[in-house]
Amino acid sequence: MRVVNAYVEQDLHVALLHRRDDGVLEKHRVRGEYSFFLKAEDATPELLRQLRREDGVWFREEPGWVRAGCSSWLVRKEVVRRYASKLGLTVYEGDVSPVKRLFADRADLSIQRPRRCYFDLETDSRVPFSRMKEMRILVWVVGVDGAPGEGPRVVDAGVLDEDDDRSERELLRRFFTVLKDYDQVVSWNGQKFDEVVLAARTERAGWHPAVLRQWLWLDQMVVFQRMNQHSAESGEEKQSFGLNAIAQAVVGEGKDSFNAKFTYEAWEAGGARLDELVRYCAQDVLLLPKIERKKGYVDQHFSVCELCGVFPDTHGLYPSAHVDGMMFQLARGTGVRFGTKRDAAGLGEKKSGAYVMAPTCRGIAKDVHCLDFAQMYPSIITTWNIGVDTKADIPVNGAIPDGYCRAPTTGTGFVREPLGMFASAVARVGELRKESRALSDRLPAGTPEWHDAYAKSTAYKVVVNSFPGTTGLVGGRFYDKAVYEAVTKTAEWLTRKVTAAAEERGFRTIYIHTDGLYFVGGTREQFAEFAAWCTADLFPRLARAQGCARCDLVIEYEKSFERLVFTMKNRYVGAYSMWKGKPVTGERKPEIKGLEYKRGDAGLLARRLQAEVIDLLVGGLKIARAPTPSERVDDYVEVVERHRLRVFEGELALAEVQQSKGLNRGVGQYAQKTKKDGTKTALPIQARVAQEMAGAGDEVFVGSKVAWVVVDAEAKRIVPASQYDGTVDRLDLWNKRVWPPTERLLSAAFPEEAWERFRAAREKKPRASKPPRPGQSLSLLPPG
DNA sequence: ATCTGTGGCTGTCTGA
DNA sequence: TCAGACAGCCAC
Repeated sequence: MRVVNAYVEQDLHVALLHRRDDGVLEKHRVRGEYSFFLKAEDATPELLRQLRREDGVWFREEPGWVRAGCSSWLVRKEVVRRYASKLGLTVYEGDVSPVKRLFADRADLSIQRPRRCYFDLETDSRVPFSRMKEMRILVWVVGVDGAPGEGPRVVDAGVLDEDDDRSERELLRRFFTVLKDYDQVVSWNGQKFDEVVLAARTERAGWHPAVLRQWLWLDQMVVFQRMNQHSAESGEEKQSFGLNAIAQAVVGEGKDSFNAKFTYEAWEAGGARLDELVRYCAQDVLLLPKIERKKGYVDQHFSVCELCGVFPDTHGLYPSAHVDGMMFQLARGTGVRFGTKRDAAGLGEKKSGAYVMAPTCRGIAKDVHCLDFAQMYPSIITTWNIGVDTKADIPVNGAIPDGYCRAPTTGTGFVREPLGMFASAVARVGELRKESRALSDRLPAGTPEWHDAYAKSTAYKVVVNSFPGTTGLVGGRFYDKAVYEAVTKTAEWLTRKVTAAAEERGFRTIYIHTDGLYFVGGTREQFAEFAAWCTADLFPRLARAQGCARCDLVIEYEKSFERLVFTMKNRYVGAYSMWKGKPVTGERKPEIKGLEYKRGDAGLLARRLQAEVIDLLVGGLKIARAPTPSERVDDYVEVVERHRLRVFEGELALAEVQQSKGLNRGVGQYAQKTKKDGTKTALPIQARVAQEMAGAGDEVFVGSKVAWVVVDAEAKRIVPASQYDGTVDRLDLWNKRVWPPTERLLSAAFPEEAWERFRAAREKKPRASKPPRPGQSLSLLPPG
């Protein structure tokens, strides 16, 4: 049966929802179980007697296992904890929900594509966000995407009749009636807001909170964050995940400004103002399918869920859910059981991760060739048959015993053959990915079939990359430090082997990060041959010597740089001469990694100055005034001096002077120590500013960006951005924010030049030509 | 249900 | 003046 959603009902039954082709929703009720497993060999007669005495616990014996069921989540939690800690038993799968249990046990259940709608709420603006559960809902709008030929449309909207509970209940009743035609309900930031308010109001209106379980709630913002994380171009683009900013960037369309502070007044006023509020809400709703049409992230998310056997709601976005889903599917019917997610074991253990080699080149490097391992961690897992289930206790040094392979460096042994459960899962998803990628290559781009194949191949890549990380998740089902490090350390070992072979051929390694190696000193033909040789000759030899039964390691040569400047680890800018295996002709956007240009917290002026210098260095941004690329230091000096003049003498708009950072926790959650004088240490700036804003009635909450202006650095005068009146500490702005990022970049590109001369000094006497404005702490141009 | 990982740099604050 | 803790954001 294809299941569109499932949830536990109060009487320990699982409701399986199926959407028929004619649109009717069927509900099938099946007995569910909060279960756990004990190994049959651990189940002594005494233990079975004890199990029999437990309240609310029943059990039956299965081949190799004792399968216990509990009457509730709480009973199981207590029993599992007691059996694990007091009796020292290993309890298996003692955290699995009845829904997941059912999907793990039954091969006939699969994930059905949900009918999707989008929604947004407008709530009472008089209630502060910190008390969002008390906000009355004023307006809801539900929308859907139309057929390909037509656009998204509003399905229905509701407006609160009177400001009382009876009216709100009626408003919600109509909302639920409209939702009945849909399975998946998508919002923007709903996880943190709309869904929270809705749940609270639903309960207050007298429904059981469980009524909401019949829908799959998906926060499109979280989907966007996950999927878009690695593709944002510049710092500007990732300033905010607000719907307005994303809509602007993705569909080139903003939303009308409606001051969210006045929703209640608009509702109360009625008439045209209320209409405006509803229109505003509807506009927000319709932006969501528009964004989805451009990006296809929600569809991609469904492909992942379909593969992993999890439902496409916000929880289905978690990598641990994907890995769990895949593993349970593979283990079905095999008699293999996995551990129970735990709380404390392994907490605080340090694990070695990726290897990063500091760049060894100075100045502007030319003709840099980049070799990348394809799916490095997954290919290591399948080659070495890595997994908790295949880990074997063998000698760390010396000869590798027959039937085993061994991870170099850590010396952790694994069963040589057959492929274990974990490695099988990785191999299987990897193969599916290859198939769908080959399919998308064959199909005409842009067709629905192509889109589907493309979404699948991207989705499978996401899933396959989730596996290695979950072995390092403390408390996770697959946590094992030795397993995790077998992967990361083997990766480092492999990069060293490649480096050594490269140097034998006269190439020079200038940078390594995890699975990417950067070389100079050879031709394209030489590197193409080298990469092919590594894959066909070197890697199989290395793997064989470690006892591996197979070798899935592949290194690809698809990128080269005409020019490349490293400032340090993780930070560089370059211009491609080859990309994805094809020569780059004409202008191409530069590759920029880690530099402030890409950072949302760097400040506009810092990004602008750096952008112009980047353009001079490698071209492609089309902003420099001199021809690019340029190696004339004078061209760079002109840019620096022009920007400096503007910082010190220009009219500076708020956007240019404000600094911003995310508030990643509540103000009270930040570490505060007691100083020697008995007072508390200072909070981070963003928390102090947030505090001040809250005091002024301007609410800031976890996850939002906080912006401020440094008015006087020496006197530590910092004000929220909204209080900017044109006064800013220009010396601090230049010396601390704007100049240093570019100084680092220029020092890397032109190490012989004395770039520090552009740091400004604080002078004592005021400038004669232009007296400082009152309150301004500096007005001075630096010498030179 | 609300839990992929470590490595790395920069800035602020603190106390030596 | 400088090192270490903390926090944020980014590379992979």
